[in-house]
Order: sequence, then C-alpha cells, then structure tokens
Amino acid sequence: MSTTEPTRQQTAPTEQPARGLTSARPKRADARRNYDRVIAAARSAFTESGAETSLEGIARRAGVGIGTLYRHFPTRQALLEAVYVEEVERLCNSAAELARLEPWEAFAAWAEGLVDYMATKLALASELFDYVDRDAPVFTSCRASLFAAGGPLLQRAQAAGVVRDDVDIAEVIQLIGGITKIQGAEPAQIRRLLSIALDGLRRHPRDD
Amino acid sequence: MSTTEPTRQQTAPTEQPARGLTSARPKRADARRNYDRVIAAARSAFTESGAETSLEGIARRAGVGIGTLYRHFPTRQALLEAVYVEEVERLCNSAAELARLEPWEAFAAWAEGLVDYMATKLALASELFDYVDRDAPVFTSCRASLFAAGGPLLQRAQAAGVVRDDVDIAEVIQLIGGITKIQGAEPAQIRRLLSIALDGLRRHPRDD
DNA sequence: AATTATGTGGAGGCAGCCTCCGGATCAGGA
DNA sequence: TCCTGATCCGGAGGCTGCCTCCACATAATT
Repeated sequence: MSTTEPTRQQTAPTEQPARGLTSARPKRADARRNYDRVIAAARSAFTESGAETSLEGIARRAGVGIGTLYRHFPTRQALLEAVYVEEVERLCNSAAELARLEPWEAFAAWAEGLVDYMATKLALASELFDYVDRDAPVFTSCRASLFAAGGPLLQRAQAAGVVRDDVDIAEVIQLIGGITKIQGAEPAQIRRLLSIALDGLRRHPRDD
Repeated sequence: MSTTEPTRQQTAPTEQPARGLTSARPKRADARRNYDRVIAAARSAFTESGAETSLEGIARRAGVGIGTLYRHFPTRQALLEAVYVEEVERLCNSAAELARLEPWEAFAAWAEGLVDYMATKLALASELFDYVDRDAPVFTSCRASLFAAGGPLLQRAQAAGVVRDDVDIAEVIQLIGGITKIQGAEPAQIRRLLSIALDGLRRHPRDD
C-alpha cells in the first residue's frame, strides 16, 4: 500500500475542511474580482468544452490578461483544483442530510450523488482523478473532505452489516471515480454500472 | 474547438475487422520500413513516458522526419490506435485458451487479464478509452474484436447462471476500463477493486 | 493628494502540432 | 545499366498554447 494510507485519516480532525479548501483569496478589490471572474469563466469553459480548453481562452473569456490568470493560478492544475474544490464542497455538504436515511440507502445515495455530479463535471473529474494520491497539495485536503463526508456514511453502513467491511472510503471513491471516468456512456448507463459496483460492495444480512 | 476533425480517411475501405485492424501498410520498401520503425518507437515511447510523449520525439526516436510520421499517421489518434490495435489483438487471442476453464473462472480470468494488461499499457488505455463510442473509425473495429473475444466468455457465464444476465460485454468492458483508469493505485489494489466489481456481476446459484 | 504596496496585461520565448513541397529514393522499362 | 515517373522523405515554417517577466496601472493608506 504505497500511496497515502487511506484507512488513516478518514475521520481526520479537519475542522473546517469545507471552507478552508479554496486557496487564499486575494485581498485587493480588483484582484479578488478578477480571481472570481477567472474561476467563473473556467468553470463554464471546462464544463462546456472539456478540460482541454486553453488557458488563454479562459483568460479572454474572463476579460483578463493571461498574466493575471497565471498570477492567481500558477498552474493549470491550480485552476482545475480551484474550480473543482468548490464543487466538491457542495457535494460534501449534501452528505449531512443523507444521515437520516437507512445506512445502506444513505451510502448508496451518496455514491450515486457522487457519480451523478461527476457526470456533469466529467472534464474536471477526469483530469483531476488522475492526480489522486499524487503530489497534489490542495487536492489532498479536498480529498480529505470527500473522505470526511463519505467516510461516516460508509462506516455506518459497515457497522450495520450491509457493506463488506474490508473496504475503506478511499477505495470506494476510487472505484466510483473509475466508473465516473467512463466516457461515451449514457448517464443512465453509468448509473447502472455504478449499481453493479455497489452491489459488489453490499452485503445482504442473510447472505454469505 | 478542442480536437481537430481530420478524422476523414484514416480508415480506408477496411475489409476485415480482425486482421485489417492495422491501417493499410504502405507498399514501397522504404515506406514500409519507416512505418514499422515509427510504430516500434511509438510503442516504447508511450509505454515508457506515457501518452503525452511528443510526436516529434517519437519521430526522432524512430530516426525519421516528422513529416514522415504524419504521412503514415495523420493524427495522434491514428498512431495511438495503430499501436493499441496490435496489443489488443494479442489479448483477444488469449481468450480462446480460457474457454477450457469453468464459465465463471474463464470470465473472471479474462477480466483480470484485461486489467492486468491494461495496467502496463495504462497510458494507451487511458487515452484511448476516452474515445470509446466516439467517432473513432478504426478503433470501433478494434473494440469489436474485444467484444468478439470477451462476449462468448460472458455469455457462457450467463448461460451457466453465474453472471447476472442483464449486462452485455460492452458494459463489462466499460466497467473494467473505468477501473483500469484509476491511477495512483497499486496494481494489487486495482485488482481488488476489480474483484469487487466482478462480485457485483456475479450471481451465486443459491443467491437471491 | 501623495505614496506605496499590490495587481494588471500582454509581449515574447519556447515547445509541440501539423502542413507543404523541393529533393531524394525506388521500381520498372529500354 | 541507365532513365524516368511515381512515390516517399524530411525539415522549414506557420500556428497555437504554455508560461515568464516587467513596465505600467490602480487600490489602499497616510
């Protein structure tokens, strides 16, 4: 198990993973305005044209110079991340509400939400999931957020005996990430594939 | 406009899908020699440095001019495909031998072989699977080969009642492809994730 | 209003993609 | 063997996108 030990920090004591993820926003008014403009332009550009969109195009779209874009996001990755992080935060917040459902239902719903969501942001997900477990600074904490959000749901399901207990949230997310990255498949089909994978995770009480 | 659309005549009037996968080889001696050189260089370059390798580098490596490379492979895709096709053919041929095993074992073994194999060729697979179901001329027939090889194994397993029968080979391959594309995971971990997914496909005779 | 810290934007250097065509090379006939 | 047309080679060059750098502009502060 080379990569970061997944089973480690699922429940990490991260206090406000939800807010502190986004890299420090600039302070001056114009800087902040441009920062937001770039993110907005990037989000729509990535969503529409995939992650291949040129950064120069995004800058143009945002009405700023290419230099400004690079000032805020020194790397293509950084920009991808900034956009991605926002989206993930939103997703994580949904986990809280799912706690009301039955263990399995909650877990499955979260997984489905993840895929569903990713389906629309495939461009981002596809590019970013490639860097999971790599030297991704900000992305690591983002992943931690996902863990923190999904981990409890998984553990609850495992405690209830409806999910095999030899998996951790990192693996589940990787599995889902892999399915998410299937391109050329209808959203409905992806959901079906997910349900198959979930079925592999499930453990029927009277089973075995 | 992400990718250019020179997807014109790469295909040519392909006769047989099984053998004619590789695009028509050139006729003149020197041309054919260079064609083979480029493919060889591309294979090792892609395997070593991932699919990001520059075409110019491949041309240099092959000892030919960049123009020559483009003459034979008008598109980056075309080159990727040419290399990929050869590999897939080899994989497909292995399916025949698996027919001796039990239905489930044969099916699972094939799936594992697929992942195993892809793991080494991740660079290729990752890039190419993105184009599944897209306007990929030659690649389509290549996929057909995969279907032809894996389909019977799946059907046999379904007939024996050990695999749920509401899936087809295309979905299975997509599922596996998705898992294959999980990066940052150890081969062993990927195999575990596959086994989970396979478990979702499996149908125990006394189950349900 | 003046000063200073901070931010802007695009020119420019670099690399990779791809096209184009003058010249080299091959194949077949005299 | 030599000639000749068909075929193929290869790299210069145009283009786009990545990223850096810095003279200039603007917000914040005094």
